[in-house]
Amino acid sequence: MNSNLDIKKIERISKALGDPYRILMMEAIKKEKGWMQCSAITEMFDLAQSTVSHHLKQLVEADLLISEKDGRNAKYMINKEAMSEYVKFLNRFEE
Amino acid sequence: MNSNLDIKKIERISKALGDPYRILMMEAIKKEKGWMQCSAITEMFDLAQSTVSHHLKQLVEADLLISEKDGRNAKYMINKEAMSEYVKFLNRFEE
DNA sequence: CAAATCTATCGATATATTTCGAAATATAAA
DNA sequence: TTTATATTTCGAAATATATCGATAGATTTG
Repeated sequence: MNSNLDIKKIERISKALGDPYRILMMEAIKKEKGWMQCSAITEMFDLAQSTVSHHLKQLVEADLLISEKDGRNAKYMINKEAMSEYVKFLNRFEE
Repeated sequence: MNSNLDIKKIERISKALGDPYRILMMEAIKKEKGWMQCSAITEMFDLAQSTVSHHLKQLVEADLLISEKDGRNAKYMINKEAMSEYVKFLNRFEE
């Protein structure tokens, strides 16, 4: 029932959530109830801007965040559907 | 509603699930609907016994597995409660 | 007790990840 | 067009993780 692709995807999402900064980023974006500006996220952390960019990229590549560009600015939003898929996968362990 | 898992624990669980072998181990143990023998898990994979032991340790330390020793054998079971707490944490992102 | 079996730990090595600063890109403003 | 601003990409260094073989510890069996 589970293809190798499924596992790969689960692995990616799990890895993306396996860093404290990325968890905090997800929580901050969630609080916005919509788009959050890249600059606002960057200001939250005592990290180099390039490091924040790297973390956001991981989250986008895991499909946990949706990104959009608006001029020279970037904004991010939670991908609730991907999160839901991940939760659905995990729910099977609770049965 | 707030999850009572702190960031560190979420990170640990996520990291533990961030490896394909560990995901497969969780699935195999889940299928047993109870305890699964360490030796059976080891036989499933083309990995050194020490490597399997390492992976299982990660899962136990993340609280995703409960382990018990029975003589010289070890057995593992899914910790549904920990899984449920993790899912509860993730559910907040779907609201 | 000695040998066999099962699992965990150790030490080494290869690979992956995190982090930074610098440079490159892209866009907006002057 | 030149300059300023926002973000991404690159290269390097530090740290963490995955993997193995060897070995240790614990327990069962002969």
